[in-house]
Amino acid sequence: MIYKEFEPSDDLKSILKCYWVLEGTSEEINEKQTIVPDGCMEMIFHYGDFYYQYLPDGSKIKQPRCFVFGQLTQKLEIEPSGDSGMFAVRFKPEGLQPISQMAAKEFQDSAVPLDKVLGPEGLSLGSKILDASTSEERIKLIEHYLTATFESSAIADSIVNDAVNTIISSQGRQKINELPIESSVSRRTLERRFTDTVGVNLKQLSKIIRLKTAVHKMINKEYNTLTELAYDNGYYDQAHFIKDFKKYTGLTPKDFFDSNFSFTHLFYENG
DNA sequence: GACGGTATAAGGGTCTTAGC
DNA sequence: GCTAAGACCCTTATACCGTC
Repeated sequence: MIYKEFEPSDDLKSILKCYWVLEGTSEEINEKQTIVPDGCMEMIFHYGDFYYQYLPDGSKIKQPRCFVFGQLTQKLEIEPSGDSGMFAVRFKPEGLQPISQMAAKEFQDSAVPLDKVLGPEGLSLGSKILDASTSEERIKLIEHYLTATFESSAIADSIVNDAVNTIISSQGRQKINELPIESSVSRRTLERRFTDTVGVNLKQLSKIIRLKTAVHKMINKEYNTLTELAYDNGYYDQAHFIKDFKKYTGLTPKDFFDSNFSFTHLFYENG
């Protein structure tokens, strides 16, 4: 199995975290995979065989070839139908909104076909990316599209941008009612703009970032006990940590490592 | 569209218990 | 001692709605 991340160009670093590629045969990746929320939205292109996505009722649906996955507020289970070949664009929490034709909160926890998010241009972009033969070629195509679209669209909301940065830099420990905001807008206005832009509310993103920080430390073995890990990440105690952990992953921290979270490990290993 | 008051659901804090 | 889970109560973040 190959997993590789690529840095975006300087022009796009304000909205993108990275590009990534995942390839593997059906022998290498053949089980249901669980993805936990990480606060980012992703634009996915399946140039390999398609993937199934499990719904909360246990049924499964075929994912589109090219789509945007909105903010996750719960675990996501997916399963390959054959050989995997995925190219993805990982956006910053507020990064997709300037180029999207939909409010981010509309595609929370769901895969929305690219043409619905980007308009008719999404169809041609998707087929070009699928037809490309190398990662470098795909990155070139997406950079060309994003640079042109980002230039012609509204600049990302700076007030929302500041709030996201504060939450991320505090590793999710920032109290929402103590969040510093510009005097030109009310707290309510910030809340509304934030949810429309990021796809989750202030508190949800804060909790996701806090959990992500804790999971990153777990995966990298930067803790001795779960109690210590809970305290280190701003949880009141270990009980509080476990409660949150189960909410987002469906498992207790101990069970987490015994189950098939290899995709999550890949995505979290580098923070 | 933005603001502000208010009700309430959800979250957080604290303590306890149980299993290994 | 560590981990996991549950109960209870208080706090707070958010949704709703009327107003400007």
